[in-house]
Amino acid sequence: MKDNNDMPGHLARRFQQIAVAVFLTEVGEAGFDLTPVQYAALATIKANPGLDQVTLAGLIAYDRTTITGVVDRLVQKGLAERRASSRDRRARELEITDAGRRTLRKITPAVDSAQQIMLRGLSAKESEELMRLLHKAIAACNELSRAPLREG
Amino acid sequence: MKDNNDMPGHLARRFQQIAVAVFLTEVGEAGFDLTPVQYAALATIKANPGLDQVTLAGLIAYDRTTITGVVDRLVQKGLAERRASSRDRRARELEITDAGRRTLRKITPAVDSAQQIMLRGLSAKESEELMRLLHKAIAACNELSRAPLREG
DNA sequence: TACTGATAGTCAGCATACTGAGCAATATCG
DNA sequence: CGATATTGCTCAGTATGCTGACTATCAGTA
Repeated sequence: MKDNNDMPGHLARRFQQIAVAVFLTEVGEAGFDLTPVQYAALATIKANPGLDQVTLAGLIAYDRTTITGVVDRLVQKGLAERRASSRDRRARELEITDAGRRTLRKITPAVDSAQQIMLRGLSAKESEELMRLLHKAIAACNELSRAPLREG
Repeated sequence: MKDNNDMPGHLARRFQQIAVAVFLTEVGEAGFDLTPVQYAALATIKANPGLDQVTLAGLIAYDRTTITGVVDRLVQKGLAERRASSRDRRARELEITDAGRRTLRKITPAVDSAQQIMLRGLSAKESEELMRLLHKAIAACNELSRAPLREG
């Protein structure tokens, strides 16, 4: 029988599990309390001031029901603001706060370090190839999850 | 600024997200109600009759606090049994049931199909290379998560 | 303008994953 | 043998992710 550990789905789960653990360790040791998901959301809000939650979700491939809680926690930590949109009363405009900007700036070394650690078993060439293959596989399946990537 | 979508951690999350969605779709369309996590646990119980929960968790790199709920659901669905161990009264011996064996046998085509779909963007060579690189990266970080792989 | 459909957001419920704590039982060592 | 450490398991709490349902609002059209 085929071993679980030879199935791409199982490897995907395990790599993600390690990626999260490494991220939390590095960021935690740097003195910050931010999850990978919260980090990606905050960085995307900073890069797209005033965007609404659905757009934010699309840019990082989160489900719209997940983004609510993530933004809740960013707001609660004082890193982002959620305002009613003037043009569309259904939508919420998101903005990063000064504290959020400060956090992003200071947290960068820990985030970079985490990305390196999770690839420490691979050479530079292999790392690049892994990223390329993941990108390609993901692109071909983008529409198969409820939360596909929606680029600007 | 570096795009989130160029960070290995983000790609890991997205690939896992797609892998789960594809698995659930294929298995669901085949008429089964089993998650990827439950499938891996059930297959491992079948391959290692009478194993305890900690060993099971180690074989598939699950956290010990997660395995409790997973086994709960397998037992509740009638696919596995949880018995007190005679040798160690702390431990629970796990066994697959006949229904579990039947389910595993019938679900295999859907599981295989899911593994193929999530790699549909890659050639056979590329798929193999992706698996190799994931394996290598994971092996080098095995101890960095709370739930490392513990082989027999 | 009234109807219809689509969209933004939220909520309840379920299934992973983790932290940290705790209980019961076993193993080990002085 | 008895104190101590370790181990197997569970639980409470928190954070993703998802399904499906719901409200409020907007857009397009008859």
